[in-house]
Amino acid sequence: MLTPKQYKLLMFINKTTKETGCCPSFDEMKDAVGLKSKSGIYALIEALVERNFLRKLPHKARALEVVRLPKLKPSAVIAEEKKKEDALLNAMVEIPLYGKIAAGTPIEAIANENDKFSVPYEMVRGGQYYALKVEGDSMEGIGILNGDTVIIKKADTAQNGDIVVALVDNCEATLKQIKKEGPEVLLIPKNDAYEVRRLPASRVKVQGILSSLVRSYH
Amino acid sequence: MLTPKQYKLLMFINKTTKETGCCPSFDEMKDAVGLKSKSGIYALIEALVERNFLRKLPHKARALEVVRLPKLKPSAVIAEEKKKEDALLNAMVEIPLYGKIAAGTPIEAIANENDKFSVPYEMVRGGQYYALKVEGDSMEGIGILNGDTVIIKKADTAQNGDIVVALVDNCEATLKQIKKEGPEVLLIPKNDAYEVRRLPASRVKVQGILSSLVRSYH
DNA sequence: TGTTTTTGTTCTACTTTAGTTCTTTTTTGC
DNA sequence: GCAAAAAAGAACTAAAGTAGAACAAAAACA
Repeated sequence: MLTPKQYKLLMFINKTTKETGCCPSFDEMKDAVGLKSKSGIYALIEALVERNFLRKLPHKARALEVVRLPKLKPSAVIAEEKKKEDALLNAMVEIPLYGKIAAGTPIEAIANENDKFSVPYEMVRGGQYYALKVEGDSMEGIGILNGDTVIIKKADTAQNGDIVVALVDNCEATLKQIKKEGPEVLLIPKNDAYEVRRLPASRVKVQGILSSLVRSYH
Repeated sequence: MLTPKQYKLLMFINKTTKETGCCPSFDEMKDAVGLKSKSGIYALIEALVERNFLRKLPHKARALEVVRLPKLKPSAVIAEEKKKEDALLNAMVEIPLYGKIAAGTPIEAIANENDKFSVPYEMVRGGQYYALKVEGDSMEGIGILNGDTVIIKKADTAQNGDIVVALVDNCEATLKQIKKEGPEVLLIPKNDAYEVRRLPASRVKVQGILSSLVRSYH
């Protein structure tokens, strides 16, 4: 029915007249549609008038009227929109930023619905994730520094050697390497200034596994 | 349909007649719209009458009647749409992933247009950025590990103490802390197993400053 | 009523903005 | 690689906006 350019222009005219109350000029249109010359706009408008989508008041400037809108989008436009939406869906995901870890409280307790952290979708594919700001230097030895943001995949079990968010005695959340030893669990810091904690498995609950890390400088 | 001036005037007439109960005079209108002569108002009103937005009762003063207003989208709808657009803007940006650093070749040489790295837009606001995969452990001391991806802001100068991508002798790119000492430049690794390199400034070119770091586990 | 004041209309001259037409260049589809 | 379509660009014409003044017509007022 309409070419993609015609469709795009018609929608732009319709949108701006309805939003601003006045009709765009050819120059504004050429910028909106991505042309560098308004002669192209002239041709598009002639085509839209001929097909009875637009009416123009003769010998007037900024005097176009949308007669009707097409019921069908050109397939090229549909494809373009799909691509954009995919980019949005695939590209960026917001996950809750729960606050600072090692703050002495269970993670759920410090959840703040307003704090969000944006990460590439690839980072958080398949699973539920949340972010934490690292406080302290207990994991410095493996490059997890004070102030880093870690992205945690929700999980309640972990493999030996995983870096996990562990909740001790239902009150203290901490980021450590985990190791099971029979009925006991080792929470291993990665900094010689800290000591390994050995606890009965019943006192330790895994709340997630370290999945990635983001650090900003300056 | 309307020009901006026409729209502005129409809205003013509509507003004041509804508020005060009587139609503004041409002089009041010219002040409201920002003109210095009322002849312009006359022309605008003629245009609005012709387009059937206004009617004037002949041979009367202050006797204009608003026939209709341009149909606008409700502002709530506009706000909604704007929000969606913002989401797109805040989304992900692709920056070139130039390859591995410390690979012994200038960064430009290893650029591969196909390799891209997606980061949240906030990470790369204001400036040109690229990504590099870190190879080696020379910066382990400050938590930059083998396999990490660093996001570099393009720059050709740096402050003392910045972590920079430095090109030595136009052939070897490396990520190090930089320090200027008179005519010489120190490239400082953050690992005791490596030695500080002291080079004449002429042999070292800064290619970017470390901006952020992303690490994936597993 | 006539007079004064306010308001609207018309005209000229000019600047800026907008629309049209045409030629040349670039893209696109076969 | 060629022909057709689309786009860019320049040059031109037309409309919109601006200003000032002179004047005519309503409204207000004694």
